[in-house]
Amino acid sequence: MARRYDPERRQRLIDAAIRVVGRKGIAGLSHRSVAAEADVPLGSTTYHFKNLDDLMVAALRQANEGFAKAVQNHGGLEDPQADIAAELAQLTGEWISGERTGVELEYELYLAALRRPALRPVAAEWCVGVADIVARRTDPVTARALVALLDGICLQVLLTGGTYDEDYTRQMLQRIMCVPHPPGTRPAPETGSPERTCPG
Amino acid sequence: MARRYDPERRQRLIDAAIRVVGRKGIAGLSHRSVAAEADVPLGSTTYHFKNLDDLMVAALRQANEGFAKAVQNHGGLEDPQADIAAELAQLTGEWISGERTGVELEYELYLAALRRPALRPVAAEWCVGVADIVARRTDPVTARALVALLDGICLQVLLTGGTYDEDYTRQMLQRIMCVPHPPGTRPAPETGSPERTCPG
DNA sequence: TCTCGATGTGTACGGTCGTACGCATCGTTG
DNA sequence: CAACGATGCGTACGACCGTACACATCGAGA
Repeated sequence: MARRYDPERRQRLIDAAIRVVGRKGIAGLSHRSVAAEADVPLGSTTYHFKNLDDLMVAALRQANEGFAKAVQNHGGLEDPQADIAAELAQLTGEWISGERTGVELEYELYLAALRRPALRPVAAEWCVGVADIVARRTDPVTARALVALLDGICLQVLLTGGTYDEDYTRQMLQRIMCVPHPPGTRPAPETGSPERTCPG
Repeated sequence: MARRYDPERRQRLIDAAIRVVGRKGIAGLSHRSVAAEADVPLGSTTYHFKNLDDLMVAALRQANEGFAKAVQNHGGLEDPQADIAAELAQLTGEWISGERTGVELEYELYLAALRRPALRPVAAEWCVGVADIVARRTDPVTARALVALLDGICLQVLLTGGTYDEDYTRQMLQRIMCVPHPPGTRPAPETGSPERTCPG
């Protein structure tokens, strides 16, 4: 039977799943397609991942870790002197202008959580994870909005087939980081966010 | 054969498709499931819609029209005295707090465009359509950012299972509508957006 | 060494799917 | 009324899928 000793097969299956989703989309993900991509027999996939949701959770988690690592490596986000908006806009630009398949893959897995409850905790983790990182340089409320805006901009780029405009993104992010002063109102007082105004 | 004369069958199939997607998701959409939902024989669906993409395009277009109609009916967006941010936040709140299935359905069809090129023009139409409406009260650049932020906030709500906070949304929208004044810089001069500052 | 659980392999079953195709029926046009 | 295209209906085929299951093999501990 030529049994193969393969202690890292589980990891290879995850990698194969990511490649399959990147090439054919989630709709093309199946035990068989992953098995073929990883060059393992069908039964092996059902052993390591009892159902497809398990496999997708693992893939999404790995994709998230990859992104988180990219954020860490970027570094500028930790520098208190850096312009957060510019850093975020640049980081997003590098990510979205890299291999398009990777971006589509992450978004597809991310958005699949809408219908697959098993994926939602992982997607939520990513949301709050990135927001937490950003919040260290602003405040939780602002951070959430920054992440939301970035999400929306990425979606617009992907859906309309347009190009990513780093300057535009930076400017819009900066707008969110400036707290307006409606007459007689304190900005977002319920969260204890520090009061800030636009620079200059 | 008890043939049924049914001149509005095509429309009924679209309605059935929308119900199916709302209940089982896009993954559950098939000629057969739609036929069963609409109570028509299988062959009828393949006649009116040669492939599933055609059917999804029709469904997404109809969903978009429904949303556009809701926007029109809201009215406040046309009132030059109204607070646009508040109007948008309220409108979104009504939409997202309504029947959850409807929201998930629209987003699922909307996001399916990532992988299905046939859907992308329709999704793009919706993007620029809403942005155009909003742009009549601000400027194109700001409008795009407002729509992106709303998209991102809706996604966060749907993915994390959280609740929609109308006040929070309004405040963040207002931030975007305020143009920051970095030292020695003019706000978004390349698009001819009117110069505005935060009120008060 | 023996045993047993973990891991790997091959195959088979029942189900759903997209699509094609032949035929039936209707409305319309000549 | 005859013909013809549009529309409706039923069925069948080949493909893919998830899952289950029996068996083979390995590693580690008793």
